[in-house]
Amino acid sequence: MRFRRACRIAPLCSSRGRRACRRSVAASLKTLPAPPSATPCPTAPPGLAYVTQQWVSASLRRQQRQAEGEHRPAAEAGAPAAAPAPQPARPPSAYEEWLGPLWRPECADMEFAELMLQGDYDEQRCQRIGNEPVVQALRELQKYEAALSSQFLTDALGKQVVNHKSLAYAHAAAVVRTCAYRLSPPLQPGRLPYLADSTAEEVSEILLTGTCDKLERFRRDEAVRDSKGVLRLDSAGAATRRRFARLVGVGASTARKWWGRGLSTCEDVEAAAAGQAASWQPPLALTAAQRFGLRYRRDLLEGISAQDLAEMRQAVEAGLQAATGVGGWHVEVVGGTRRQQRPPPQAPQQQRPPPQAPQQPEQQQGQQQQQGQQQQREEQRQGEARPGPEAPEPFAPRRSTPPPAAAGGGGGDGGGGGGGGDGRHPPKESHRDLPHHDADFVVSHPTYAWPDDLIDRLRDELLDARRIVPAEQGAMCMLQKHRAADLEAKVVMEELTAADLAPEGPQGTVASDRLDHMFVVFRTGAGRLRRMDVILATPAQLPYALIGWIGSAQFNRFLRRHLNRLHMHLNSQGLYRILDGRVVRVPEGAPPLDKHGHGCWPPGWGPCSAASGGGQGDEAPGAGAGAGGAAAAAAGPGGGRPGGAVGGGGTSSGSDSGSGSSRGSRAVRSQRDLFELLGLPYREPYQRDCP
DNA sequence: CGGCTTTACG
DNA sequence: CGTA
DNA sequence: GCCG
Repeated sequence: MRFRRACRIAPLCSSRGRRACRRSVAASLKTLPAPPSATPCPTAPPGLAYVTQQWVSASLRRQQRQAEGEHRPAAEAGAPAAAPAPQPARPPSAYEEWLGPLWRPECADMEFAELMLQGDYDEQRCQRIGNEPVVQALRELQKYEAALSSQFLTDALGKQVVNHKSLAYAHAAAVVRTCAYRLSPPLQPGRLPYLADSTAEEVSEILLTGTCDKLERFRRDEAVRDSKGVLRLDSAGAATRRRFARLVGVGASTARKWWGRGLSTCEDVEAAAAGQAASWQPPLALTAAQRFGLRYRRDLLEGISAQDLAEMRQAVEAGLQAATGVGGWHVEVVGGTRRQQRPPPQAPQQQRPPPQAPQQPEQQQGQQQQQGQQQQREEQRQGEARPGPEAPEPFAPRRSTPPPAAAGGGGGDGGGGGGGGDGRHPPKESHRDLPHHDADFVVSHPTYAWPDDLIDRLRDELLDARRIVPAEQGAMCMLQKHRAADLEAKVVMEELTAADLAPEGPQGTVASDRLDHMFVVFRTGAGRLRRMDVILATPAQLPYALIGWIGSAQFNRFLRRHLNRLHMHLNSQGLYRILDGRVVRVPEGAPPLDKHGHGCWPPGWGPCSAASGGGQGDEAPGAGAGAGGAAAAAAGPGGGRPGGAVGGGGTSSGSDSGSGSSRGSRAVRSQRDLFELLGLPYREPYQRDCP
């Protein structure tokens, strides 16, 4: 029972006997005799001991509980047992090498989501290290899985669950992208996070041959087997179905339907829709969006150029000004397009010492300057990790069967494809790094409080100016008004059921803040069609909107998952937690929670000195909570007007388990602020490119 | 064995 | 069901 | 599929 927790603490893994400890660890251990001399951990419940995975493996292998002393985290395989140190430091994590210079001691007892947030997902960095081909292969696998099953699967019980296969590849791809050293085959299971037996095996195959069996089968539209060797029904046609699903208006479900009708190219679909297909079959029914996506596929799947981007931005700005009569709008590029933007090549870095970032001495910023160093370091590590001279050439030139250039909407993966061979644009770079197919903007105004219907007015302006396609033509033209009404109910419910916090009923009211959103098709001056997103965010929401919309999606997953585990809730509008049974905004109404569930102000965020010690005596982050704080006594939550939210204030009883429940002294005004508040290392947008 | 980010709109 |  |  408790051993499960002990295992978690020691992520060391030996591949030997690893299979044995899957799944059955706890059950098996329950039957083992009681601990003869478990080493107690001061902070752990009695009977809890730290052991390595090897201990677990050994215990299982021999069906007998081994002495913990020989499997202390510090002790390696052959090392003599030695006297168990009274207070073992955290076990040296196997993942230290993986994170390389980004590793810090605190990483030793992080859970995976938080650990992943330490990474640097810069594609170019990965390219330099030499692992990017593996990332691309894993990402292709992920896409096939997503095309086969969409984002959700239906549980045996009929419940909707996320597509875990696709998710597993996304995790693997992210792990490899941020890996600090060049991988070389074979990859041992457990060497990297999220790479256990099954996926590690596939990665090894990719390292050896440049591809793997499952990938090749996907590319050939063949059915594949799962990790247990069972042939997966409905796994055929992955490549074709993925090409279909790239079309706007076509998801996994429609793609499967088309594949099931024997269609394999966009031309086939068009013919079937026109009734020219198998004579006696009824014409294929298409939605308006699908007809539109099909007709303009060459435009819509094409990457946007810098000129497109500038044009769209200018149009949005002009539209805002026309709609409000006010200038000074901030229009910020977000989305994948933003993640692809890199800082200027020449680093004018040196003049600005990072304001608050004490750690993260390297990496972090200043590419150019440090690139040399870093590369050296990387090469060094490569050397360390390289198995030996007999190592096979990592990425053999053996190129797989090229996917049939069938569908007009672009062929195979990563590379070529593009707009379906109309050749209007030269095939860009031969490699990936293709521009994204849409442009996203987050729009805000530092002082002007805009009317509720601004998004409608903006749409009308753009329509009048003929810059966007009206919905009548089948183009998507969607307005969205986010309402946080459900948030409170959801979060409170979670908290009440999960933990048995059962105070008074829900009372606080999360301000029904809006984050209006426009999803449209833009027409460029040259007459090309481009997908465009415009999101309105109040100043108080801005940092959250930027983080959420810059993404990547997988980065957001890690971030939100991590915060969920801390019983906090992050979305594109704010960060929330429960305090006294109410949902409160986090910096404004209560401190963030640490991993023990205690409210805890990071240095400089707490209430201005005064009460000094503040609420959270216990694990207060040591020194000077009050220290820098002073700065902005700041009335209320920043310039943000509507953002305020939440009942606030008083907060009464210290019932929150002794957390410092006062309001903080700082507001989150920038993305950097939020990272800092959460104790996470700041990452530039291009470093958040988790696949 | 349960969970896996977010969640409203067309 | 599809979109973000 | 992998983690807790």
